[in-house]
Amino acid sequence: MNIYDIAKEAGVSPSTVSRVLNNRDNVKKGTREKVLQVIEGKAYKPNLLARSLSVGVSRNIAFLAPDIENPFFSKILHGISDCAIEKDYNVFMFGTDENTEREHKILENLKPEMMMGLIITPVSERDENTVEWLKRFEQQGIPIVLVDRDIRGCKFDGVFSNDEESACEAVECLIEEGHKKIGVITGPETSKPGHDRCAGYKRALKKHNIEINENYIVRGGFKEEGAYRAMKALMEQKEPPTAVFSCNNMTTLGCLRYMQEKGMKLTRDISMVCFDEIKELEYTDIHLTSVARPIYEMGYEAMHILEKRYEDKEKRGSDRYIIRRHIVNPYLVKRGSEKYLQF
Amino acid sequence: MNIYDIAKEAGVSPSTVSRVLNNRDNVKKGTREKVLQVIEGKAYKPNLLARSLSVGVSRNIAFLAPDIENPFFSKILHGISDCAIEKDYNVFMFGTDENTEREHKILENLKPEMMMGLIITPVSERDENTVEWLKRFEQQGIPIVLVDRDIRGCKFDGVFSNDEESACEAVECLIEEGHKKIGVITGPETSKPGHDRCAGYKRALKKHNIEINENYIVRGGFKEEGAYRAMKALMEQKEPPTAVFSCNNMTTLGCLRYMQEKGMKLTRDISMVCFDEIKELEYTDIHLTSVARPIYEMGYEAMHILEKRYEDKEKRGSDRYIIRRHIVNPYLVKRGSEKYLQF
DNA sequence: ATGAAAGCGCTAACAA
DNA sequence: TTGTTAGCGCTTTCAT
Repeated sequence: MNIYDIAKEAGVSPSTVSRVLNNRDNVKKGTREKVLQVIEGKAYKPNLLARSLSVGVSRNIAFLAPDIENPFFSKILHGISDCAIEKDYNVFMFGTDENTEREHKILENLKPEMMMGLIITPVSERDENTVEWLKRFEQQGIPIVLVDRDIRGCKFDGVFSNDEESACEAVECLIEEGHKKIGVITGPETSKPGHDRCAGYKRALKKHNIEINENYIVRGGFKEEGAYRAMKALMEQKEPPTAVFSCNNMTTLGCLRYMQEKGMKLTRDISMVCFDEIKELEYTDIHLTSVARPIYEMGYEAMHILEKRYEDKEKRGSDRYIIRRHIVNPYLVKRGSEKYLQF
Repeated sequence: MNIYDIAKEAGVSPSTVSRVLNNRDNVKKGTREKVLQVIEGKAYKPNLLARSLSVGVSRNIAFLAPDIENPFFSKILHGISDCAIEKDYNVFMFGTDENTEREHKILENLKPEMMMGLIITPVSERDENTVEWLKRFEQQGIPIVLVDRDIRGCKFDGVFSNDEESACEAVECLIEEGHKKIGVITGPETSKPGHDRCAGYKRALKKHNIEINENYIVRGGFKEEGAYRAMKALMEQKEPPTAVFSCNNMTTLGCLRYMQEKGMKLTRDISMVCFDEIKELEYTDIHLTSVARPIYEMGYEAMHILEKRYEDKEKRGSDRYIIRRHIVNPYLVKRGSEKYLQF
């Protein structure tokens, strides 16, 4: 069943049906009603594929995240999805596995005609290839919204958080407890949050005149396994740190694994603060002081920005537009893991 | 750039380009090579929208899950996504929030022309409306694959696990420790796993001649909040159970929350076994004996079945086909929470 | 082996 | 306000 069938049944032309379907105002009330009645009666649904082909734009968006299984991205996706449903968009989901190669491959295989927009947490803040692709999409009229990870030297729309600031605050919380030897398990140096959180760590030390010890800065790569090794490297030094700042939820798990293996207890053998919360720990003996963020809302907002960009295009001339970059402020939730009984 | 541009450039007709693009064998070798060369040179990509409209089938699939943030479904999605990428499909993600209304609304808004298949974990095992929709999709040539939750009285393809059996095993593990008063936090009675896991619980009791106490069976609804209330109801009885079987990862969290609030300790104040693991607890003091499943693989397999169904359609007559229902066997991972020090 | 032409279902510019 | 018509880019008979 198509627009012609409806037209015939309603005794009008296909274009009139199309007009009704698209809520154009140049349709006589009576005509519109009759058409709507026929549509109703036959439970007709317009073919989106045909519509998209005709107007050159679809109602799908894609979300590319580095780790499908990371609860952080599940929450982002949830936010995106909820907003998308309200606005009648469908969401494609892709996982890049923290791997630029894979990210490129996905970007390359993405069909522009199938997407009206792209929400992405890029693996790296400076991967040329990825930037190329994103720019190409934007030129083709497919807006980009970054989430969580910004890209160096670009002015894409996005939703980010004030990572350096809050990382600094988290580390200061350790310093206030008397810690001087503070280690950090960093994310990939190539990701903006990875970089910023480490910068926040350094800033906190500097601010309190604590010398920066390069041996206390170990790469965890936002992954559990990497963090486990990093933690090991950290703790097996001659003079191990008395406290650790873990840069995301995955690295935190790696730290905990190491601590469990070695029978280390929080506050007794080591102190810890983390970026991003791990909900499941709430009901255990592991009470981590963590930097919390409105994650779901960040996802929701990302989709919202996409929608706005789309509205822009319809209303004004397509050339001038506002760049929308939203920054949320994380907040520190203290739970005691910053304390150190040996002091 | 379209097929006509390529045709002109290569000095052939559009249909020939189409043939090359679709790997038809009735193209002379030289012609094919020339066309491919032009395609390469211009970095031409066929428009999937147009192709889908023309052949009447797309390369997108949709996954509908009850809870986007539940790690169980993130893993399923991961599996689906990985398999889909290999086969060059794109995956739409939808969350139904354990809510049949919302499930219907999503199903209703799904554009058949945009989907070549549907993978769904239905909210209920007997919601008429959902079944209607699924059957309608199937009739329209859009195959359905169920994941985790079967639907009563239907013969849809699917990937499930042997829940009753393994739930029984889990509860028996409690019985072997000497427990007689065993409570259960069930899922929604309307979901197959919810039902089966409870059935497994009952079977275990019967098998060991333990009388079933209806007061020990409380609805948790696969949700943390529900489970918290259920746990409360369970423990505030005159004669509370000495052990609890929690029916999924979310209900387990609810239980833990209650226990924490009341200062209850595993094995000291209560024993517990659970369905589905919670990875994050691994590094804490909460060592839960749990029913584990190859979750990622279940998702991967679901997508694989979809692909197979698609192959069926191409090869044989479209009328006869095999129903593919895969059942994985969960296994119990003992971690000590089944023990009870008061015995 | 190749090309011409119709069609997938919809939109939009133009005419009336 | 409404209808006619020509696409959107691809596939697919049907000829040749």
